Amino acid sequence: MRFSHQRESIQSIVYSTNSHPTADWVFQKAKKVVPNISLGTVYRNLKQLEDVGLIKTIYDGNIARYDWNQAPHDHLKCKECGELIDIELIDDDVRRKVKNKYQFEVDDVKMVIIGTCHKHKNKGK
Amino acid sequence: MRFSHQRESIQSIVYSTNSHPTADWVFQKAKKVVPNISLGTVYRNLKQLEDVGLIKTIYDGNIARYDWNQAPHDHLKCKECGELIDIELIDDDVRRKVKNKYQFEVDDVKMVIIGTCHKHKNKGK
DNA sequence: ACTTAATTAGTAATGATTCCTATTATTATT
DNA sequence: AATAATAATAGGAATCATTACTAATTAAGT
Ligand SMILES: [Mn+2]
Ligand SMILES: [Mn+2]
Ligand SMILES: [Zn+2]
Ligand SMILES: [Zn+2]
Repeated sequence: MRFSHQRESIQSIVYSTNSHPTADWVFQKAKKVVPNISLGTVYRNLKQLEDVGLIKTIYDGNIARYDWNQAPHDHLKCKECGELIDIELIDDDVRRKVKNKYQFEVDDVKMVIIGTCHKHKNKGK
Repeated sequence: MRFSHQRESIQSIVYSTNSHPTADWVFQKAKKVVPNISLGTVYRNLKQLEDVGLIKTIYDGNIARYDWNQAPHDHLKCKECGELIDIELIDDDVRRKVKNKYQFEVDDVKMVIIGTCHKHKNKGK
């Protein structure tokens, strides 16, 4: 894989935010640096970056989001504002439990907490 | 919501399998009962059935799958054959932990275990 | 039977993502 | 620095899942 300005930009854009951006969000940002970059290039590079292990893909409903954070962690999906927020709570327990209870080969445990984030205090009730 | 043969069929098809079928799979089956049912009807009814709480939608990557099983449970996604298999391990712990640690309103915890199902014993190594 | 509105089939439209291809840019080699 | 080999790109077409639209049909209450 050889150097490209496009890929550099795309990577640094993903690394610049904690918002788990979509391909299109990255595309909009990237255009400010590489004006006539194409959406296909963004997708292709995001995939490459994932293949090399520089970013991770998170499927949020039916849309792909990208995460620079390689550390094993989970996410809170706020049903008020839709944001996807990092949380670390890692049950290494879970891994063990499944392994013991079902003899499955466990590679990863993906957890999404559906709830309401701190921005919406005193709403319901 | 009034009666329709289409909806009846669609519901019974979803209820007939543990495979977490896609809309298209349901569509293929449904055609055998209602030959000129349309895919749109399948989608519309799946959504209605979900609204009424008769089925649940699971997003598997970027494709929707449907589950008759209302009981809180999690899934194993087999990376060999792609199947989505029910598992019950429900950490009610998790719910408590998040609540205590972050003061989030937690509505649901969705967990997907990525791994290899029993059909692929003695594969790797 | 008559009326009303929900539901449908069929098809067009959408949105996200992937694929295709002629051109361009990077990198290694002279 | 020029040359060659080929990875990467822009732009657009194509695909896939899903939703929207609409005239015709149908369930259900009177
Ligand atoms: Mn994250
Ligand atoms: Mn299930
Ligand atoms: Zn929020
Ligand atoms: Zn399997």
